[in-house]
Amino acid sequence: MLSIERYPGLAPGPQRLADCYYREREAPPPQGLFPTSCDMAARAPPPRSQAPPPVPTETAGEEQVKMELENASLWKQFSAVGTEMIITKKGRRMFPGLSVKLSGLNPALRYILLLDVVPLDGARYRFQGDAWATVGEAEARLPDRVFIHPDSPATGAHWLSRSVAFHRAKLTNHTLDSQGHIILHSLHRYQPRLHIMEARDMLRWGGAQHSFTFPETQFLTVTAYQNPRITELKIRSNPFAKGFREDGRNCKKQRDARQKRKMTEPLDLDGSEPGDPSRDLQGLVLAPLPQLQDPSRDLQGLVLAPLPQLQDPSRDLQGLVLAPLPQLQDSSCGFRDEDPVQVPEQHLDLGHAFITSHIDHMAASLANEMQDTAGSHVSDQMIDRSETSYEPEFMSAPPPPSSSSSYTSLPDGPDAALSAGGYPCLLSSYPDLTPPPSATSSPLPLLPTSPPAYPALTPGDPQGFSPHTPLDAPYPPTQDHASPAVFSYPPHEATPPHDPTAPPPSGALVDAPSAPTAFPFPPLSQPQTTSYSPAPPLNQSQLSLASTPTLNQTQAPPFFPAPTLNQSQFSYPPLNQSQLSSFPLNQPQLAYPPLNQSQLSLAQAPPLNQSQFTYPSAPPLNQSQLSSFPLNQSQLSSFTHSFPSPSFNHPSFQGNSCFSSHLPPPSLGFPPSSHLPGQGPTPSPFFPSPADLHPGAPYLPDMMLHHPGLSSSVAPPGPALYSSFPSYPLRLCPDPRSSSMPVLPLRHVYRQPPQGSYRDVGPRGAPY
DNA sequence: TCATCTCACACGTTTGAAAGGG
DNA sequence: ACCCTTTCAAACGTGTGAGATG
Repeated sequence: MLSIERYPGLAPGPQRLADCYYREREAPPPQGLFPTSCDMAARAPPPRSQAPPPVPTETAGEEQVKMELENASLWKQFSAVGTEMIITKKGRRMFPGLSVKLSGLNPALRYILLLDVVPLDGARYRFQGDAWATVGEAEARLPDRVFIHPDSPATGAHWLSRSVAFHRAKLTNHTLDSQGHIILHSLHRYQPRLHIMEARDMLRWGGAQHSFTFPETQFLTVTAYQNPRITELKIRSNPFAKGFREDGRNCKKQRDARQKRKMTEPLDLDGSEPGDPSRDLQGLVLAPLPQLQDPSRDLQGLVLAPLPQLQDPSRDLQGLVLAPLPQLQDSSCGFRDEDPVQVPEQHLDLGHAFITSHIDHMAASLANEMQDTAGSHVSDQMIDRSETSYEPEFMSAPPPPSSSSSYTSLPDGPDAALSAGGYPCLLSSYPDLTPPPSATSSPLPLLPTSPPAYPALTPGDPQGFSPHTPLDAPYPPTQDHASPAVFSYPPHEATPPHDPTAPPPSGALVDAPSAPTAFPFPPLSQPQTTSYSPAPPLNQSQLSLASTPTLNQTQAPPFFPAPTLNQSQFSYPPLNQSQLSSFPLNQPQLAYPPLNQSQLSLAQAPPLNQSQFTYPSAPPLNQSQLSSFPLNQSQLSSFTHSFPSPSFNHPSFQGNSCFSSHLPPPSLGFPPSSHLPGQGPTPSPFFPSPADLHPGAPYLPDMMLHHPGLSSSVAPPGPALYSSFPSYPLRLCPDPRSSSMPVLPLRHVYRQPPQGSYRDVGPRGAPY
């Protein structure tokens, strides 16, 4: 099982730079130190007082990307009562699920669809009497995780051609969840958000971004339903709960009867003797109506016969079941009953996010790319081939520049320039921390340091990749780069706290840091002169580099994902030799820093449990090794236990979620095994000196390191820089449904089922 | 004692492989 | 040998309720 862990976050691409720097906005007022997400949420106005977000504004010439909540009526029914979502340790799906219809996408461009869930306020709730009431402050925010729709990345045509359901997303209250589920606190209120991001593939994100929030999808998390009306609604609406309906065998009557029988007839284990009245009733109902898929629906007055063939019964059922249900007007215990409000352009900050799905895609893409020294060429071709069966019109030719895309329709100027060159691609975006000419005007090149073999895409670079770049286009030629000046521009995080669901300023696009996920940030224990959002997320190039093992050093800058595959984070079985041998990655490139060969060998690596996770063999770094890391400040944020020196200019508070980050393995500090030819050590004023490091400090899972209450037993030596709130790195986890090495070619990943919707391929597909 | 959480359970749904037929 | 349909077992999703936990 391939497990890829990235630090400290994921940068979707240069559009985030644009978000931060290219949009006019007022200078942020001075502000306290690094508000946490919870702080942000706590400062947010109560939901009931929230004004409906204004109609999203559109950049001139940009076709409006729209998202429509398909099962909005069902959501409203739940919302009227007060939606509760069960969260369990193993993860529980949301019901109702988020099912949306998109419009306004450029059919030729690729997009990734994401779901995240953000706290609505800073309160904890309790169900008292017949209503929910706040009973204190919310608990510390948990790691932000993002669920990527399994179809991602797919062309706009794909997304436009069908409704998009996020029913596979799961919620959990397990803070150390290793399955990649979205971690939430029980008895807290949350708001799901959907994000559309242009992406060349799973490893190259960039371009425009659109975020949507539907107020009716707010929910309260519970471990057991509190409001019986919600239970009733769920049972009535969810096909999986059919058994609990009045005509089901698992309804209370039947259960009681079964229990009685068990008491009197202990041998009747299943309680389904031939005389079982419930069974007979079911038979009577079903036999003459074979076309009915859900007899209970009939009882509710639905007429199924004239309905068209359902392609997704579960989803359609959600809609079908709405009609006969009485509208629940009593919202006394509900949250609120607002008109659905869409809040586009609320930017997702993927810093510290946990990509929860679809690693099989990434792996497939990775596997493809591994066979191609040119980087993404083959992978793109394979993706293209995988799609030719259903979208030949987009495969035969490069996607033409589209006037309908928000990406291309961006006006001239920094945004446009960024768009033109804005796709960080596999080989072209070696870290560049060149400061932007100004905080508000020009794009910030992603790449700093010495000239990479493949240049960073500079704004306006005609050869840079964009969504309009032909999918099989070669990578741009090498070009020189300005020497880096790390993070010399004003931090965007200095913007005031922003409510997650608050509307963007009228007439302005929402700044990325305004999203709550932009502030999963630990309060500082030391004075800081500037405030920043979470550690800069990993950008696409980092992801690509890390997972493109066959790139030779002249083509790819060194990037080595952290070997932090601890079991708390990854519960997947250790690889056996055959699995390893079948995986075409060479191990040093796969996941490990330049350890020696024995260290690099995954096959020889015993499965690590948490107590063993100390990396005793980690070699101390010498100065040259340290300086060779193209670290930016935020990348260093993961070194929380490695930088005990209070004088150390902690990077995470100077970074910016808009920045791409090119990360060494945090907490490891292992230098790359080699550098790019002609590329000397990369000076980084923020990289700690060896004296600042604690090479011998035990390596700990990041969550263990940063999560309050979790690190006490294994706390590394040295003072903690974070007093309470954790800095959560991005982790890319394997799709929990994948149990084998992800060597699937894309044609297996993108398999077209008869009815036209994709299925992600796992060892065994999850139900619908 | 109470609120909350965990787990096993039974039932229904979904899926993919196997079996069978054309 | 190939394709299609049907069958079946397994995995999964669901709410319930008893018991555990703090």
